[in-house]
Order: sequence, then structure tokens, then C-alpha cells
Amino acid sequence: MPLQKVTREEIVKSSISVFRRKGYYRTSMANLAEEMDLTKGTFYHHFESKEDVMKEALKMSCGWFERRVFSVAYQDELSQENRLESMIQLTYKAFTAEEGGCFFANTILETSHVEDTFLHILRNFFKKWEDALAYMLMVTYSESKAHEVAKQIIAEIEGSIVLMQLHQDKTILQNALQRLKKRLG
Amino acid sequence: MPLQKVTREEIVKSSISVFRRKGYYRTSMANLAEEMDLTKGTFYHHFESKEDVMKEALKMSCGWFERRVFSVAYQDELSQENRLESMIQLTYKAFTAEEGGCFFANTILETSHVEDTFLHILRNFFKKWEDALAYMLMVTYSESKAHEVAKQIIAEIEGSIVLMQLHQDKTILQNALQRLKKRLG
DNA sequence: GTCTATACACAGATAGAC
DNA sequence: GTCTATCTGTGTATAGAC
Repeated sequence: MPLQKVTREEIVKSSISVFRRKGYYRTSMANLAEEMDLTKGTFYHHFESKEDVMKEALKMSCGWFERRVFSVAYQDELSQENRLESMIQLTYKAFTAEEGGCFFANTILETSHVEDTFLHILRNFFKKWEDALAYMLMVTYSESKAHEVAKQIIAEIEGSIVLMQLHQDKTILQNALQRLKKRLG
Repeated sequence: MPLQKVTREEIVKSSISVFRRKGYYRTSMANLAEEMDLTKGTFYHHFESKEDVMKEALKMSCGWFERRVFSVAYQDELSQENRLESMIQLTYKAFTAEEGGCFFANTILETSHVEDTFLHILRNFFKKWEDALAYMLMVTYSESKAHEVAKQIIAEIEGSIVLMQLHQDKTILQNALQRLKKRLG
């Protein structure tokens, strides 16, 4: 077997995990390198800057949500109820599987009043999420009302994640999602 | 007039403003000192460490909320509707008067998965908030139901603050509060 | 492609003159 | 009580050997 070379993708994937746990400013390039058993020097061979890594991390994480969570909303062969139930399950797993809650909300509250660097990428994530929810809700509501409700759902989930982090208690998010299901189902 | 000496209280007050704008990790002792036109050396004469300043900043801010916002809930001479309206107004002002949204939510998402240092103080803030809302809601609901609803209200507000920060748009919080008023009133 | 070594800035914190 | 100077660690980032 030839010498295994680390791919850019593998590095970004492991960096997501570190950024989620430690936040953006608290994470150093050394931390990111360690996670892949690399040195800082090697890391800088692959990426220009920490900002660069973070942008790719956010984009990859957003792509994952699109493929694994938001896509469910568009499976028209399933009933609305099934799609809703499925998205709720996947949402819960996505925000609790690893520590750190919502990578995107964390990044907003940490960086948005300091710099604009990631705002576009962050807004894109929330737009994709809103669109998916609204698409499902259009069975019941008008387009504009569906988007309004979708925004409220997202706010409720994110608020629950804040409280989940505060009390280190996953049932807070679980309960919030169950309430949403009841209200919408 | 003798030489004006800076009090501990003044320093904490100005530090709240910096921490809110820049977050905990991104704020340096030099930043905090500059805000009061002091040097780092002088600053360390008043405080042992950055952690020390942050703890006092959170406590002072929590005290401010208790006196200026949460206290309204207990003014039994006012009608429930008046108290609710008043608290909503004050809540909006408190979270939008300066940039940075909710100091406490910011600190949770920034620090809670890195260290436990501030968890107690942060939990105390949210407990005081919940108690105030629940006290008002007990006119309508049972004690346990009132606390449940209070938690949900807090989650909705905090979620809206996340989205307010994301879109740099204060009307998002304004609308969320108006919805709450309608639902409860 | 990976390493060691290093440059340089800035962080938290302390010492001591005034 | 405030300052300047400094210690020590760590941060981002680069240079150059292998």
C-alpha cells in the first residue's frame, strides 16, 4: 500500500467536529491539525487560512443537511405526515449526535457581531431549511403563510437548542420537536 | 475635586458592552481596559482575571434584568395584560438597544461546550426569567403548566434572536414578541 | 506531502516605578 | 491607583529540509 495521503475532504470533515465542539475563535489551527494527526505545517499545505477551513466546513455541513435532512421534504411519494415525522427524527439526530448543538447557530452568535465573513453561508443554510419546511407546509397553507410558519418553526427549534445547551439536557429539544409535530400534524 | 477614581462597578458596566459586542473569547483584557481609557496594568489592579470580569458582568446584567424587566411580572396592582405588554416592550428594548442580541444566549453557545465556568450564572438568569413569566401565567394556568409555557416562550424569543442576528433585522424579534402577545393575551 | 523550525503578533498576567 | 515594561504562552502563518 502506498503512503496514504490525506484528502481535503477528510480534513474538512474532521474540522467540522472540532469547530462544533470548540467554536470558531477557540479552535486553533493546531487543534484542527491534531485531530487528523497532522502538524500545523502540513495543514497549511492544504488550506490557506483558518477562515478558509471554516468556510468549507460550513458549506460541507450545509450540504450534508440538504442531502440527509431537507431532501425528505421533497419526497412527494410519501405522505406529509410521514415526511414531517421523518424530518423531525433526522433533525433531532443531527443536533444531538455530537456535542455542540447547532453548528450554524453557534457560528452566528459567536461571529455575526464581530465580522461578516460567514454571514452568506449561514444565511444560505437557514434559507434551505426554511424552503424545505415551507414546501411541506404548502399542502396546508398558502406559500407566504407556509414560509412564515417555517420561520417560526426554525426559531422554536433554535431556541430549544440554546436551552438544551444551557441545561445539558437533550429532552428539551426532543419535547420541542414533539410539540411541533402535534401542532402541525 | 479629587482625582476621579474608577470604580469596580463602572468597569464592569463598560465591560458588559464589550463582551456583548465581541463575545468572551474574542475580547481581550486590553479591549476591556481601552473601553475605560485604562491600561491592562490598571485593569489587573481591579480584577484578578478575565474570567473574574466576565462573571461579574453576567451577574450585573442579570441583576439589571431582574430589576428592570422581570420585576414587572410581580406588580400585582397592574392587570395581567398590562404587565405582559410592559414586559414585552422592555424585553425588546433590552435585546436590541445595543448590538449583540442576548448576552446570555451568546455566552451559552460560545462557552458551554468548552467549559462549565459560567453555567451556574447563566442558568440563574434563565430561571429568574422563567419564574417571572410563570408567575404572570399562573392567572391562566396551573403552576406546572405555567412553567412549561414560560420555557416555551423563552425558547421562541431566543430562537428569534438567533435569526435576528443572522439577518441583522430587528423586526424579526418584534414580530415574534407580537405573536406571543396575541397568543397569550 | 509531511515534517521541524521559526517569525511575528497578541494573549493573559505580573513587577515595580511613580 | 495608574502607568510602563516585561514574562510566558499561544495564536496564525511561512520557510525550507526531507
